Order: sequence, then C-alpha cells, then structure tokens
Amino acid sequence: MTETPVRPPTILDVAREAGVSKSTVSRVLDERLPPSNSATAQRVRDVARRLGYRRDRFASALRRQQTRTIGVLVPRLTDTVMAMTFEQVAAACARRGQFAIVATTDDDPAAEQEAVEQLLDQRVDGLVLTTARLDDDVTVGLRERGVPVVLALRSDGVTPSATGDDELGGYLATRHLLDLGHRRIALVAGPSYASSAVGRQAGFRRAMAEAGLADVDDLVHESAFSMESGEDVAQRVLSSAERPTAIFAVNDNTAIGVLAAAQSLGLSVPDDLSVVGYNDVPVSARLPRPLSTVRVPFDQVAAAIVDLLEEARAGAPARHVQVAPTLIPRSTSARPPA
Amino acid sequence: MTETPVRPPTILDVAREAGVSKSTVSRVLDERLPPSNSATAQRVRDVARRLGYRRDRFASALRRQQTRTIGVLVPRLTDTVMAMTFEQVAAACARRGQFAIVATTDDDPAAEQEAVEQLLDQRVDGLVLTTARLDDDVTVGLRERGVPVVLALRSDGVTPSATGDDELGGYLATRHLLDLGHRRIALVAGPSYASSAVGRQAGFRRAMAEAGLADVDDLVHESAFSMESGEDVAQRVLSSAERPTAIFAVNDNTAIGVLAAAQSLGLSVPDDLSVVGYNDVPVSARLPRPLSTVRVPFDQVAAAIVDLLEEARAGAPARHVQVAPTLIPRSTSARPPA
DNA sequence: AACGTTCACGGGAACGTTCCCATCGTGTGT
DNA sequence: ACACACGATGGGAACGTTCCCGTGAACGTT
Repeated sequence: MTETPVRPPTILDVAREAGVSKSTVSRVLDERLPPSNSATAQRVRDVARRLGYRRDRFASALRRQQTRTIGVLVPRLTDTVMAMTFEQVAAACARRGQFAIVATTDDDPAAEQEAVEQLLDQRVDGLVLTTARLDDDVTVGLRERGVPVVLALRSDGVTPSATGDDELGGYLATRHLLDLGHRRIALVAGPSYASSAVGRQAGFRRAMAEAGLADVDDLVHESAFSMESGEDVAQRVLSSAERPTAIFAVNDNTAIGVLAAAQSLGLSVPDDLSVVGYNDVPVSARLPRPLSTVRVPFDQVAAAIVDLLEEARAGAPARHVQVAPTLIPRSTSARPPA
Repeated sequence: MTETPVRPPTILDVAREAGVSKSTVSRVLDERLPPSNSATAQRVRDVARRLGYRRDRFASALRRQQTRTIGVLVPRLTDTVMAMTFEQVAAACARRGQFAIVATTDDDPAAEQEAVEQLLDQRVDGLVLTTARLDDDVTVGLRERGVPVVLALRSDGVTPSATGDDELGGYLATRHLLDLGHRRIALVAGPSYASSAVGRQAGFRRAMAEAGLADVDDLVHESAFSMESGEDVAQRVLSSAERPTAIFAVNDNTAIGVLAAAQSLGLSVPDDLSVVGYNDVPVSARLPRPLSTVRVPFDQVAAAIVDLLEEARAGAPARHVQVAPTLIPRSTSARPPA
C-alpha cells in the first residue's frame, strides 16, 4: 500500500537510453540553440518523449542563473482589473515558455516591501509593477539591485512601461457624454499619484475644452479608485446645488459606487444622470443597468509587458508602450433630461 | 555606466566571514532544526543578516527535493471567489514560509491538463484544486503520479478537502426567506457536478421541507454559476405563470444575473422579488441595491487547505474540513408583496 | 598526400545547497 | 588515568543541469 515514489527521469536516463552522453542530450534539448535534425537529435527527442522527461527547472536555473520566471506585483487580485492583467501576463509568458508568479501588496508599503522580497527570493528574472506612483521610487532601489523592472497600467515616465492610452480613453468617455448633449459633466477622478488617473483627467479636460468648456476645476473631484470612495464622492456631488447631468468615473469600481449613490438619492440612471466608467470589467456588462465604459485591451498591455521585460534584461533603452482603448456605450448613458 | 551585476552572497561567503565551515552555516540556518543559541550560531546569524544572505531556493530545492511551493489551480482569477481563495491561500502559505503559485484552466479540460503540467514543472510540493467535479477524476491520475492533492471549495468525497458548509449555507439563505414570509421560493441552482451546488440545494430542500413545502422540484432550476446563465434562467422563471416571490441563487454572480433579469422585466427588488446570493464577493455590498448573501470565511478554508496539504504529504488519511458560513441580510430581501 | 578547418560528441567541473560521515575535543564513569 | 560516549564541527559527495574544453572524425584545400 506504500506509494512508489517513482523518481522522474533525468537527463542521464535519457542519455543512457539513447546511447549518447548527457552533454549531447542537454544540447539537443536546449531550446535556445537552433534545433538540429540529425539522426542523433531525433533519437534523443524520441527517447525523451517516450520516457516523459521534463527538465528540472531547479537544476537548470541553478546552472543557468536564470529562471524564466517573472514576478508580478499587484495591490490585490480581488480587483478584477488586476486579475485580468495578471491572467493576461501569465498567458503571454506561457506562449514564450516563461512562467508568471504573483504577490499582493494590499496597498501597504511594508507589505509591498515584503512582497518584493518574496518575489526576489524566487529568483525571478524581472519584476512587473502595477503599483507605481508618480511620487515615490521603489523602482530606483530595484534598479540599483540590478533587477529588471517594467510598469504595467501606470507609468512613471522613466521606467519602461505598457499602459492603455489613458488620455485618449478619458477623451473618448467625455466626448461620448458631450455628444449626447451633456454640458455639466463631473469627473470623479482618481488619485493624482497614479498616472492613469492623471491621463484620464487630461483627456476629460481636452474634450471639455474642445466643447468650449474650459473652466472645469469645480467639476473635478478626486477619489481613491474604490467603490466606497466613488459612492462617497458622488453623494456629495449629486447633492450639490449645481448637480451635474453626467458623471465620468475614473474606473468601473468608482462608477459602481456612483450608481449606488444615485440609487440612494432616488436619481434614475440614465434618465436623471448618465454614468460612464472605465476598464470594462466583466460585471459591468451584467449590472441591472449595464454600464457604459471604456475597454482597455489588457492582452496587448500584457504582451507588451513581457516583451519590455525581455528588452530591459538585454539592456535596451526604456520604451513606453500605449495601447488604444475603445468606448463601449451601454445603458447608463443617454441624452440629458430636458 | 555598466551595471555591476553584484552576485548575491552565498553560504560560502557567510562561512568565510564567520570563520566556520559551510556545513555549520547550513545547519544554523536550517529552519527545520531546533534553533541553537550557541555563540557560533549567533555569530553566523549575525553575519548572514549583515551580508544580506538569502538562501538560493533553487539550489536548496535541488538538494532537498522539495520546494516549499504549492500550486493552485483555478478556472479563472477574474472570478472574485477564486481570487479571494487564492489570495488567502497565498497568505496562509506565507505565514508558514511557503509560497503559492497559480494557474488557470478557463474551464477547459485541455487547458487544465496543460496548467497541471505547468505547475508540476515548477516541482510544487502539492496541488490545490478548486475545479473538482463529482463526475470525473483528474485527481486519480495525480495521485498515481504521487502528487499530493487537496480540494478547495468543492469536495469529491474521497480526496482531502476544505469547503464551506454548503448545506448549512443553503439552509440559512432559504430559512431567511421563509422567515420573511416567502412560500414560493425558487432556487437557481448550480451544475450538479459541483458538490457546492449540490450541498446548497440540499440545504434549500431541508429548509423548505421543514416549512412543510416538500414538493419543490418545479422550483429548482439548474444554471451554470455565471451571470449570463443566472440572467437567462431568471428570465424564464420570472416570466412563468406561477412567478416566485423570492429567488435563492447559488452564488453572487448568478444573483447579479437574476437582478438584471428582474430589472429588464420591470420587477422591483425587493418589493416584487427578494433575492439572496452566496459568497459575499466585494461588489455585492456595493451594488445599487446591496445584495443579501451568505458569507464564507475563505481565510479559514485557505488555512485548512495548507494544513491538509501538509498532512497529505505526510501520508495522513484524508480529512474533510467544513467551515460554517453566515447569513448577511442586506437590501435585496424583504417581506413578500401582500 | 599532407594540411587546416569544421563539426559532433563526451568528460568533467561548476552552480549553491544539503547531508552523510569522519574527526576531534570535552565530559563522564570507573 | 583510562575507556567510552556524546556533541559540535568540517570535508566532501550529491542533487540535475549547463557549458567549457579536448578529442577525433569528416571534409575541403593546396
């Protein structure tokens, strides 16, 4: 009844079976070398497959000094945007024979430090940060330690990054509301330390300015990206004397908070108030009132991330990739009340 | 301008600096041995800290033949329940000096096979499956290969598992609706291959039977756990002649679909229809109409999972841990219309 | 025919750690 | 004073892979 702890075959088993040396097996199976089609190579590959040989990545990493693994740092996976991003990064890695691991920071600097050490202990070949702030510099410490780093979804202007075009997205969302006839459009903005929030606000301002609405400062209200703060801010904004007819929220979470506030104030969406979110998380399409939003091609961001990390490792100069978002109009945006 | 690729210190550096042999350093830093407080041990630890020594887990794993890493298999991370579960498993691992990695299956058997191989290639010490079906047996193949396996959230009756008490949760949700005065309560059930869905249905039936409502077969409608299928099923159920006054949905996603269907049929929640979901995902509390639901202590499930895996590795007999859920009444459940 | 060149192949060291085993010094009991 | 046991320590092999380098065969050139 005792399990036979059958050891997986090693390169030596393959070598013996194929009648060659371990060096030859190693060479034949080295994915970095141009594949050979010699009789020996064929035979080695056959034997390897037959025995079910799989390279021991620990032995390999020890010798090669690289793990073909990248680490991804996110605030939390329960934020669907982060989950989508990580899933896509993992998929892009798989396509390239790499592997992605993830650690969460819960927005806490101490936990973030710990998470970084955890990932570094795993000897990742590089790090993907989704938590970059314009006002701090975890990245410099990392760069000093020689760790290749790229930023996803947010940029700091210097570190290589792949993001959506937030300025364009903000413009599209605002333009959509303007085209419907809204003039008094509030922005529930994100925190100013996030480049994404800054970009979306810039797009908002450009669209408003184009429509002849230059002075929008009192229409912009900062929030914290969360449903809670979206609801809080919207409560205030919608109770004010000069109530807006539309709100552009910096992301879908915030927009959901805005919808909750509208509901609790007895405002009907979209009759009394139009709302546009950002990111198109899965739940947005399935809300009782499906949310108009801006879709970001996270798969393209993720693919770029993996490429950029490769480049960073090779010492290439920093690039900043931006992918274009598209507007997804649904049921929460309509003409303003007459 | 060239980066100094400063190699991290090895055990030999520590040994040299502390004036002892590498064997001694290895012993002192071995977390499995009872910690020594001899002068030598103190000195070694000091030196290690001072040099910033961190054990190379690849070299260590190669020699020890275990990685202190566990693999978690989920259908998708964008399902918040899965994200919560993985986050908690990762946290429980961190507390025990282990690490958790994740791979997704997208509910596709081929992708699942691939994901398993990916995790196994990472030489995980064990596997956590959240995808168990009552009608299939990926686990037997795994067990044959000597891989320790435990099931999370779902059980198959044989493999060690940690789940919520789904029967109790189903009972609590149904009992809540009965206590409010509902008699005609529909169940939007989950697929019968998931033990969680089966358990919740059993709880539903027990509560109904206790209330003298034994014949509930025509009130039970199978769905597929998703928002889409929740909406589809609810459309049918709510358009029928004998419309129920309340719906218990097998999870929050399904409940959100139900809410969407109610909205599109012009039914007001909770005035015309009460709805109760399951899992208490973060968005549920922040919906325009906050969802009544059942909360599962995922942290306890996760802690149990890690323990069970340890036990499985040690060859202990299978245990089945169940943690008790609690009802969270919110705004989608109220007395039935008069 | 003698030479250099290219190429496939194999032996063995190395990656950083763990762990078996031998050695040595100390203490105990007679 | 002696034999013995015991604990702390260090040397070296091993984990499975990669990669440097040497060898010899095959080939082309003069």
